[in-house]
Amino acid sequence: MTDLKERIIQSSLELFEKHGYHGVSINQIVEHCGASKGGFYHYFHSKDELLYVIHDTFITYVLEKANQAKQTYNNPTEKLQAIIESFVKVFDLYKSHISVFYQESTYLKPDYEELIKKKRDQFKQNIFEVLQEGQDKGEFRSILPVEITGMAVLGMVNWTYKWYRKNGEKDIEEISHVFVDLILHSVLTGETLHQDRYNDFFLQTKMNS
Amino acid sequence: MTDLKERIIQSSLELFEKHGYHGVSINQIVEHCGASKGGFYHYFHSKDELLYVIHDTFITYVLEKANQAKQTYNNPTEKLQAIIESFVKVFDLYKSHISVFYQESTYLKPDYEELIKKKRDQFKQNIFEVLQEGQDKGEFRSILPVEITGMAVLGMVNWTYKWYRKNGEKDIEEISHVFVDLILHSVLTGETLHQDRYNDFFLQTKMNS
Amino acid sequence: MTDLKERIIQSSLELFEKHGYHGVSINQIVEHCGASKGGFYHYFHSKDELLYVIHDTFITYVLEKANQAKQTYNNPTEKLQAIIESFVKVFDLYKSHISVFYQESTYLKPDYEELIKKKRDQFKQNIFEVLQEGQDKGEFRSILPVEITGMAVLGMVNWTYKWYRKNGEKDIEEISHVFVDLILHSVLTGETLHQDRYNDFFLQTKMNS
Amino acid sequence: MTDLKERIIQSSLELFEKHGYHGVSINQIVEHCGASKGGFYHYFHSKDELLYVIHDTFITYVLEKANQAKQTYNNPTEKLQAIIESFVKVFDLYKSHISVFYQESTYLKPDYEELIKKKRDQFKQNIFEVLQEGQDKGEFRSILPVEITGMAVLGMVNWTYKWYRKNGEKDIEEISHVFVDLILHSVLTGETLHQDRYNDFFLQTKMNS
DNA sequence: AATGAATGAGCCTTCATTCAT
DNA sequence: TATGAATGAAGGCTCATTCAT
Repeated sequence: MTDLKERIIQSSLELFEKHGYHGVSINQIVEHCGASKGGFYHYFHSKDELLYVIHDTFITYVLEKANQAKQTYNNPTEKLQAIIESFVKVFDLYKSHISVFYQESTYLKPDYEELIKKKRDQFKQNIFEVLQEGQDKGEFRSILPVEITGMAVLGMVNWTYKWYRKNGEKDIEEISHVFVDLILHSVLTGETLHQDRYNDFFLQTKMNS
Repeated sequence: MTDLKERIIQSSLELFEKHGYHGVSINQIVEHCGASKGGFYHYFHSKDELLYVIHDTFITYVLEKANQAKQTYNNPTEKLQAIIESFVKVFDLYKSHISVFYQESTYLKPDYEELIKKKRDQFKQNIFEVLQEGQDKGEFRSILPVEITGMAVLGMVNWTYKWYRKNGEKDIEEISHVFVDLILHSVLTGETLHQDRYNDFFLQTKMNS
Repeated sequence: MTDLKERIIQSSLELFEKHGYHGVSINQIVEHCGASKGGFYHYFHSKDELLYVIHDTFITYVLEKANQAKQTYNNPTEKLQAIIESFVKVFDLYKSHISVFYQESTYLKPDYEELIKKKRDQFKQNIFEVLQEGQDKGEFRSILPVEITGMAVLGMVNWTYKWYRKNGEKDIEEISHVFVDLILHSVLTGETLHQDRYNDFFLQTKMNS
Repeated sequence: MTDLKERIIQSSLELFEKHGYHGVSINQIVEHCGASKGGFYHYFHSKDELLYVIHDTFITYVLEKANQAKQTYNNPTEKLQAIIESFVKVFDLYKSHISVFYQESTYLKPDYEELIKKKRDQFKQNIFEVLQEGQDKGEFRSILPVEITGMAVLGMVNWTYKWYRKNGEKDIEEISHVFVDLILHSVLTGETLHQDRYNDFFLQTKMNS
């Protein structure tokens, strides 16, 4: 149906990821997907709007996933683990969305930026809440400032877009498990950590599978 | 000495950070520092070169710092700690360079990109080597894949450019200590961790100072 | 009958008058009257044709009125008066046609322009003939060059489209009478003017009614 | 010096007059005067600004002339005559400005329109004042509504831009004298009119010279 | 009779870059 | 060393028009 709209988005994702938002012209996009300028502007009011749609598609999906992860588990450790895993796995589906999201948000027009910021803040808040809850319940080390720790976790995970290549050397499953391992070691208290499921055996098991 | 060249760089840094490389024209740069187009092209062959100079200034400085940190200490744990601390502290001096470095490297022309890539890889290699050395000497958990762990550390630290604000809520010292704490907890083996200097008392001491 | 065609014309008249022919797109026209692009092109071959239709509707009507006025009276003075009055009164019915006619004729395509020019020249000729007849019969001052005088009369009347507002301060009747008064004072010979019906009493009577 | 700016204006005047503002592209303008697009935008912020400059040049000049005419004479009749003559004569110098002024003002951007409207209203006010003064001093027929009469005079004169051709059949001097004759016959009282200088001999003298 | 997705030519504008001075 | 007028390629966008349905 609105086949063309989807094709435009796919083409622009590929091209934006490779050459950047400003490195790709509308002409190049429509040539890449065999359409015309007029076709583009039939579905988007502007190049800015296309950028927004890409941003929104991604952040909406991720936010949804995080909410699901949060609701599925009861204890903070498992919640944190689930959020991280779900997020890392998004890289296989949304790699190019993510690249655009983190690389080009500077160029979102003010109105669009605000809309995106709201959802991005909600996502951050999710992480913070889980960390706080973990500390409150004694699972996470209380000495850690929640916000810096949260941003550290986000940074570790987000940065993946800079180096992860699908079908590259590193499997997304492996990355996911290492990140979980690193983060749990970082934040869990000694006691929690020494339960079977969160010590080295966790990663070991995964790595061998 | 060439006062104007420096002024151009400073102005472009301010403007690039705020509006992005493509959001700033040569005109805006020279107006911002009270010069003329002719003046700009007297010192730079192109806008691309200016972008390169900014990249190079930064990566050269950081690489130098990392080398110093590596040479100052003998055991991997202290080396890692020193590298991280030195890098985080760069944010106070080179915040805008960093923003440009991570935001705009897509737009480096191929020749320039290669030059920058070399130095950036050297820096990454530094981290990997320290991690490897740590595992070899039994200080770091050997189960961790060096590269993923290295990229996780880099991600955590690099991401800071997205949210750190000078004179903002979070002090750069505090951030630095929390990052070190998180990373050491992630990678140190149980035994190494339980030495006095690397357990919670480390962060606790810092936080109280 | 073809209801849509009429609605398109009405909408385009409103919009052209306000924003000019080039300030209005086909899209805006069909949105304004709740139709579609396809609907538009079902009734018009092109936007140019729509412009022509508007021109032609107006000039045909006015020409008809002028011919009627000419045939109704015998003496030139009354003919001139009737033509002017009938023309001025058209403003209430055809205000927007007139605006388009005088504002946008530049943009008529050559073929259409020629068709319109013919009728417009006929209308001009009507005025010239009456003026000439008036001079021949001794009612109008012979010293006046017919063409310049005719264009002066036309200018005075046509210009009204620039400032007349329906339901505005000035009543169309009043305007009409003042114009007739001015023109008759301009062209009538002293003797003709001093007949009761063409001196100040004429306007005075009208103004009091 | 700013030779190019003047050339651009001249070219655009010629082209706008012939094809209308929307019928001429920046490309055509710069080709016509042997310049480049960049050159155009060095002197004008936009095509809109060029349109404004043309409007302003003209109305400023005409307003100045009208003020001079007003100050040179004492009695309203002579003032009116002088204003009309000065205005009509402008057609030889500013024919194309005038065409643009009356044809394209619809397309002035709001801010520019306001600036132009102010001066245009001042000019209109000049005419109204002279007419009022003429009535007050008993030279002009008091029964005439000042505004309608003023607009009639303006219309007669302005309309000239639609048909006057330099070096055409009609000499600008002749037009000017006929207009003055028509208007004075329209507005002067019987007594004033029958002074030697304002009766038919006026025009007759002129026509023979 | 009417729809609206799709086209593509053409428009205004921006901007890095050059060069005579 | 520094200026700024001038260039021209390229970009985003508009819009009249077509056509399968």
